[in-house]
Amino acid sequence: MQFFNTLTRQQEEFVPMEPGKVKLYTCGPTVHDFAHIGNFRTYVFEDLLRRYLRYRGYQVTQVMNLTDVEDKIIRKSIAAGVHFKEYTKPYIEAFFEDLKRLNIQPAEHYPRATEHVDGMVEMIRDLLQKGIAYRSEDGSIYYNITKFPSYGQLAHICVSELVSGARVAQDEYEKDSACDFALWKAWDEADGHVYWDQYEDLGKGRPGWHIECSAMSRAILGDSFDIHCGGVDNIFPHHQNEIAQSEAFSGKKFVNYWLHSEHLQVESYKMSKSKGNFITLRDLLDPQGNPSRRAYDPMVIRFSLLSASYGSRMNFKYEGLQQDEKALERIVALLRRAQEQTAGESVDDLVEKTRAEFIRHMDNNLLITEALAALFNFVTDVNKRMDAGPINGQKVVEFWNEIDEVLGLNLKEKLQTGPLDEDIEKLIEERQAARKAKNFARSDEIRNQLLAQGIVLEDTPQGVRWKRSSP
RNA sequence: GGCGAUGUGGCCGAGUGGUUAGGCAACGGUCUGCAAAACCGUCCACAGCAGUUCGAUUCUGCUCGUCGCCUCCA
Repeated sequence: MQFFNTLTRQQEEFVPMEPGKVKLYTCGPTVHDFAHIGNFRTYVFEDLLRRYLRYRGYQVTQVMNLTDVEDKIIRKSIAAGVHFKEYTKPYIEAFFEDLKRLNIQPAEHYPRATEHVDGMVEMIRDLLQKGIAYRSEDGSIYYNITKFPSYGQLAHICVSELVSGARVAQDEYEKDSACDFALWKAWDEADGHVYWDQYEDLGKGRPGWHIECSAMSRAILGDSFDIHCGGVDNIFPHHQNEIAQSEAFSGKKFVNYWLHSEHLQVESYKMSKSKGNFITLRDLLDPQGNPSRRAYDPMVIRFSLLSASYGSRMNFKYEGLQQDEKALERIVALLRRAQEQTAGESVDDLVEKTRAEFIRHMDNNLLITEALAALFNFVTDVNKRMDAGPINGQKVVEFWNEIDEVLGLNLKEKLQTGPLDEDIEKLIEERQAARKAKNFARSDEIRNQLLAQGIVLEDTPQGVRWKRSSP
């Protein structure tokens, strides 16, 4: 299995620190608002990674942090006149609801920044003691990046150039260098009720943003772990700062593989509130929430986010969502058809060939487009075989359930169409009778009537098949 | 403004100095009472402009678009 490692800018063979086990840290949300679909692109990518690692036999320990104290949260909670923990609560709940709707597997740990302040303080004290951190005039504590020789390596940034090119005036800061970053921010009036004052040596204040990930990953995964993920915007400075803090503290290599997902754009432009193209998952699930005025199946959204390779920018379009919906239906139609065939020609050869291709491509830095292509070729091949005669359809369903452990599209659920109302059953029977009597006017009338109720009828040589239409 | 990415047919994408990548969607055909599903077929791209070369999507230069980082951000 190979991954593209941001640290080396190369695709590398994945070797875990401990055979058969993977320690994975994924940067989670800052819970000041509803997460948008760009955020979920990253979380879906991380979920795919996690599921695929498990599929390949690894035992995965995943940590996803929740940033529940930072500048925006403080500002918004004070503006709303509520305690910041009260302010973040509904967004935390919404986040977990959204994860569930997208069928993202729960991580093993969801630490919150506010629960790990002790751990952050321990690291800050150590860095102060080593002379890597310093206290500024206003009482804040900063990390001196010149004490970390490889600073800038992750982003391939030359620090001296960066400082001179920065568009923020250096004299706005209390720190020695524009790139030094806060470990501990001294309290000021704008922080209102948000402060920690039990650490007398640090003074009344709150932790800087970057230190939380260093402290939380250390607390749960240890000083070193295998994979760290996040969006590309985190490469610099956030992840670079994590490396600087953690490695200066422990003296060990922090992370072996850095995997970053590229951003999602909406209709070719950056998503932003001012442009009015800012989309949350909730907007897509609610017909009134988006310009195409319809609700989308969350699994279609998942498939859409999943089907573009994580390393390139994704262009999100409503039209694409409709196309992906059709593509998914093609798979579901195959399964529905195969499910009806219990005995017949073997499909083992197709299953084995497809599985091998799926693994070969997913092993190649999660090359999902090729992996999906192999699966769609499987759909065609199985359909052809079914056209020729009965097959062992159970094997097809079993294989898709296996693959769905990785894709997480809940295809199994789509097959459980559920019992129909009695009067609908009667209408279907009546239609069958009408067709037999060649009363096609009545037959089409019934079909249209049911379609209006969301029931799609298909006449097949084996009899009538029905399914529910998409939302 | 500084630094850095990226641009392949409607969409996702592999890849190469010269031979149709592939998948999805769309459209057409077959089948069907009509549909649906399925199958078959069609769609010959490489941002633009120069240059190198017998030949460039692939190499070089310039231009344009989009994006990222430099301040919080998946």
